[in-house]
Amino acid sequence: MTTQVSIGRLQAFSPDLYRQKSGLTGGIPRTYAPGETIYDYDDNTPRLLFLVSGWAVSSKMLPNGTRIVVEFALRGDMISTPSVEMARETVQALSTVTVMEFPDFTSHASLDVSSRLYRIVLTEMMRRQARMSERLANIGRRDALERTGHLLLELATRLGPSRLKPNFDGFECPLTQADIGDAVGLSTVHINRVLRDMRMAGLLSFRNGIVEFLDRQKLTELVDFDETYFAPHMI
Amino acid sequence: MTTQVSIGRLQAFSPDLYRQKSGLTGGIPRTYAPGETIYDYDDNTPRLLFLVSGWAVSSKMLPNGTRIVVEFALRGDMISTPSVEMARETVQALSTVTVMEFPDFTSHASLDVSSRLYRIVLTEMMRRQARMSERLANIGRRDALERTGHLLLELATRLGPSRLKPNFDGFECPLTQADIGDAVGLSTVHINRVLRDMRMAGLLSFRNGIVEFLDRQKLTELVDFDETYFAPHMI
DNA sequence: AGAGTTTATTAACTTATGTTAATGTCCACA
DNA sequence: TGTGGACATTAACATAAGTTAATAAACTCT
Repeated sequence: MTTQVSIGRLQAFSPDLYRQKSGLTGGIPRTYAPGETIYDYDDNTPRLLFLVSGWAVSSKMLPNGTRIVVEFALRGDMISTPSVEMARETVQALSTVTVMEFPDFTSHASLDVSSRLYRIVLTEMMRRQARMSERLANIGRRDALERTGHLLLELATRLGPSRLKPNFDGFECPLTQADIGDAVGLSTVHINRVLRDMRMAGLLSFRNGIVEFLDRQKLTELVDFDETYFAPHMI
Repeated sequence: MTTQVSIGRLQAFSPDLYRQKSGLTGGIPRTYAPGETIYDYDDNTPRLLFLVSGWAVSSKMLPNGTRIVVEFALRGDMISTPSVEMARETVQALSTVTVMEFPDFTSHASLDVSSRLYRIVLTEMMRRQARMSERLANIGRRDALERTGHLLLELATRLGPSRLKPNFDGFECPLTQADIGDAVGLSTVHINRVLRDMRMAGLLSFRNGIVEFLDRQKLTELVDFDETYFAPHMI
């Protein structure tokens, strides 16, 4: 996509920088606290949110009492509330989240079709479909270790290079083991087992909110991870 | 969505009728034979295909040698080749398929196709995301009987009322048990077991390419199916 | 109509993951 | 500074689904 601009190496990120990078104006910055609901499907106000910083989760409860995580939204991702509403998902902040909010495109009666926003929206929707497609493959056709490793590699790739400390390969991760289980279709107990196995196999460690890749190369091969699906981006 | 027009009761369906219903002109009708590849992700020509009749499958092979079905495309569904390409999927005809082909929207520098096409594209992409979201829930958080029943109810709902014979609740289904397994993340052998169990429980029968609901109400309750996700549509 | 291919069916056996329940750790807040 | 709640960890046990392999049935092509 021609609109892609890597921000992997940015040292800071703000609404102003967002405006500059995206060329979009008119958005309103909003902040949500951890745990806060950003959008629920029974809310009917169409909006477009561009996530500037923090982690959000889009999930839904099933009638059988379980939960499925449809995706984790990271910096640069778009949250289209009409899409979320159609799929009956709920979007919640996992950490402190900042978004830029725009009025929804579909509600514009007369719309500048050549507008940059349209192009961006389509690109973001395609990216989301590609992520969902990979998630389907992950849940449907991989075992527990592969699913879990794949998810954590996906998140690392989408976040871009870490800035935690020099020579550190990993990232701060606000997910609980229950979140991970709901994202890959496994029980919390089994996620715990898999994380222990990975730690003991020297592949990765996830403790106290920090994911560290102990041998990223080996893990990548072991779980068939292809990072070209998930290059970080900002508009 | 305001653009939704039910075609559930249509007795026939043709490219001309498609033009009339959608208000779109300029599309080129194309036909594919069963088994033929409609679009492969290494093909780089951006197009929009609107499926007029027949069944198609969008799937991908994983490095571990398995296959995942991302979705079955039915009458009224859009196939956006840039989306398919980004997710590295392959689209194949399962029966004789007719599509209307349009040049891709994103490649138009200045677009005169009226914003109607744009609106349609966005709506179709949202619908696809909603279907994928449900599929994720299905694979991630339901057992084998629920997954299989859910998929077949989804297909029946999306196809709309049957025209096979009077008082027949079911549909012609060109899927193999392997296709179903690849769509819901189960082995072929287990799909076979589940179909037998459903038949013996008087829920549904799938034999010789015909799905018949023996007790659709009971099945719907048993698998928590909510048909409002999948209302049939044509543009 | 017959041969060959694909698809469906079933049984026997294996295994990955779920469930339950108990204990430990961490963190927020009174 | 302690207490409650959320989260993580582990073991023992239960079970749903995978695998293999053999047979049958259904199509396809000549």
